[in-house]
Formats: sequence, C-alpha cells, structure tokens
Amino acid sequence: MPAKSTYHHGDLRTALLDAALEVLEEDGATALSLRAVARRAGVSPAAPYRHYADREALVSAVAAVGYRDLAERLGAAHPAPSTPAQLADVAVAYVRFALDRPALFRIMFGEPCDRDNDERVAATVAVTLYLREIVARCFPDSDPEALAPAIWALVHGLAFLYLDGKLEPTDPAAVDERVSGAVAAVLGASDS
Amino acid sequence: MPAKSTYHHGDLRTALLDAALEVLEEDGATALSLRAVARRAGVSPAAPYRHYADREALVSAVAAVGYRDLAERLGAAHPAPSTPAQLADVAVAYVRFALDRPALFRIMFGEPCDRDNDERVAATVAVTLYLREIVARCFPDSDPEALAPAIWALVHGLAFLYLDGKLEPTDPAAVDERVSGAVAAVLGASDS
DNA sequence: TGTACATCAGTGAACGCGCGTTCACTGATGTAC
DNA sequence: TGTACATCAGTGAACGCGCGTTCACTGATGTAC
Repeated sequence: MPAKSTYHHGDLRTALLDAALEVLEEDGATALSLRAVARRAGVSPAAPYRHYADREALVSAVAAVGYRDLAERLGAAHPAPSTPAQLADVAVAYVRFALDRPALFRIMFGEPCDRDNDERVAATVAVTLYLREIVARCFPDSDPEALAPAIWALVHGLAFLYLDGKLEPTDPAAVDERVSGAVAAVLGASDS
Repeated sequence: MPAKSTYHHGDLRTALLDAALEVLEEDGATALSLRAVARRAGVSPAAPYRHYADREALVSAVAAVGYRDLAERLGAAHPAPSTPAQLADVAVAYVRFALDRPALFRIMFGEPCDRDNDERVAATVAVTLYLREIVARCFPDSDPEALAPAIWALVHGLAFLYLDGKLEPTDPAAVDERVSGAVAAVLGASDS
C-alpha cells in the first residue's frame, strides 16, 4: 500500500535487497541473478544499475545483510555467553540460521568470496572477533586464538554437512541436540 | 601418443572425466559445463550424451571420482589410525585434499547434492561409515555415533573456512598445525 | 506562487554470450554367413 | 577369407533460454529565480 504507483520508486536500493532475499528463499542461490531480482522488484533489467555497479555488488550487499542477520540471531541466542552451555546455545543458533536460510548462508560463505569487497571482508573480520571474544569469555584459561577457529569450524562444518545432506536433519530438536552435544563433547563438558 | 586419430575415441567416457577434472582445476567449479568438458576432450558438444544422460550425470561421476581420491588420500595418511595423533594425520589429509583441489571438493560437497543419485548417496554413506570406524578405533570408550560427526564437522568446517577465505591459509605447515591442533585440542589430547 | 531547467531514476530494446539439449546424419566397428 | 549389414559412437548445425550489460531515451523531481 505504501507503494506509489509512480515512475520513481522511492527506495529501489533496499527494495532490490528485499527482492534478492525473496529470490534466494524461493529459488535458491543459483537463481540469484540481477534480472531475476529486477523482475521480482517489478522493475526493468537495467534499473538495478542505478544502485549497484554490477551483479557482484548486489550479491555482496545481500551477503552483508546476511551477516547482519546472523549476528542478530547469535546475539538473541545469548547476548554475552560466559559458560560452555551458553556458548552451545549460540552454536545452535548458528546452525539454525544456516538451516533456516540455506541459500543466504551459501551466498555468505560460498564460492566467489570476493576478497576485494570491503564490506565482505569487514563482515568476516567482525565474525572472527566476535567469536574470539565469546570463546575468551567462556574459557578464560584457553588460548582463544586457537580455540575460537576450532569451535567456529565445528559449528560451520555441522551447518554445511546438514545443508549438503551429509547429515540428516531429521527434526529440529534432534539437530539442536546434536549441535549442542557436539560442542559440549568436544569441549570436554560432558552434559549438554 | 596412444590417441588414435580416429572418429571413434576408444574410451571417451573416462576421457570426459579426465577433461572435467582438468576444467575444474583450471577454471573452477562454476566453469564445469558439458560443453566446456567436451571442448577440452576435443569432441563435439553432443558427444558426451553417448555416455552421460545429462550434465547432472557427468557432475555426479566427477564427484564420485573425488570421493575415491579423497578416500585414497585419507588411507595414505594412515591406513588404520588407532591413536588420536594418527586420527589427526587423517584430518590433516582431509583439509589438504580440500585445499589442493578446491573446485573438486566443492563439487563433492556443494549445492546440488542430488539425493537421487545412487552413486553419490553411496559415497556419502561410505565416508560416514569410514569415519565412524576410525573414530571407534581411536576412541574405544566413546560413542562413535556422536563423536564421529563432530570430528567430521570440525575438519570439514576448517576445510571450508580456508576455502572461503574466512581463515587465512598462510602456509601449508601452519594449516597442518592448525588442523592437528584443533583436532587435538578438541579431543582433550593436549599435544599435537 | 509560478515558471525554466537541470538532474535524477527509471524504461525498453538490443548486444553478444555460453549454456543444455535435440536432431538427422555419417564414419567406423564388429558380427553372421 | 571375404562380403553384407547392423550397430555403435561420433558430428555439426540448430533450437530456445536466461544471463550481464549498454544505450539512447523519457518521465518525475527538485531547485533557482
């Protein structure tokens, strides 16, 4: 209803981002083309070029949204985890995010990994620092430099193994349990 | 030199597989098209259809080769690991494989994950069983059903984080160390 | 308040591309007698 | 051993498709006076 039926859109930039997320959700990562996004936004194929230099720029912007959403979800799981159990909750949130929004997750962590895109690099650094911080808080005696990537890899690997069908995500509860179980097991704390 | 300069190829089926692996190595996973493979094999675009039903069939066959090669590499790292340190060697071999042949690794574990392809499903099952077996041998007192996927995820996650540039693979030795360190740390065995 | 005009944000047609796949075909191979 | 013929494994031209991107354009907006 807020849409003015006009020639000028108002905020096509973010409308395109929204459209891109919809395309991802409905048709998967491989369907994320500039034309598909423009189509869904109800706009001509050339219109996006007013707002994004090229396809890569749009995709990177989408990935940035993904990183923001992921951070939000992790923060919602626990704002400042300080015990292994709380860390496990964050881990569960990470994997849930991947299963909820598989295509977006793939865009964030998949192939192209354009190292020249500042936004993406910054997002990666932010995740790295965040993880190191919460690991340091949960395991004050550990070397977070070593432990944080290990935990990240564990959780990230679970996410991808589920996504790629190497582990069966029978039901959400079982997934949660496996994730927190793996984190706990692997950290030597034997209870979930 | 063995190539007969003839109309009939002799063994186009495997020649196409070899060509596909070359394409992967040189141009990456996104370049793996039927036409590109045919081109590299020196054959018309329609020729592959004598041997593979469609693109998906070829890609699945390539993935199967990948699984075979991976199994070979893991076996070479240690034929029958029975200590955490030996398990770490296998883990290192897994990540090295991913870094050596990133495009192949992506084909094996990437998006399409065609659940209907028997060959792929069988390969996945084989990996699962193999992992469970070696984990059970290294940790006789553990529950391999729970521990094996956790270790797989850890190693798999490291592989993908390197591949996607989230962890920097500064030099091979450092990678090896991080992998075996992570496995060791995570298993409570404190030395690499 | 009203008009002239620059700027902005779209349009839509067109380009060239590589792709998967099909088709009728033809050259080479192998088998039956 | 030699010939007739079926089968096999290629060719190459063509199809339709969706893509990224460009271009000259035009309608809407906002500013100067």
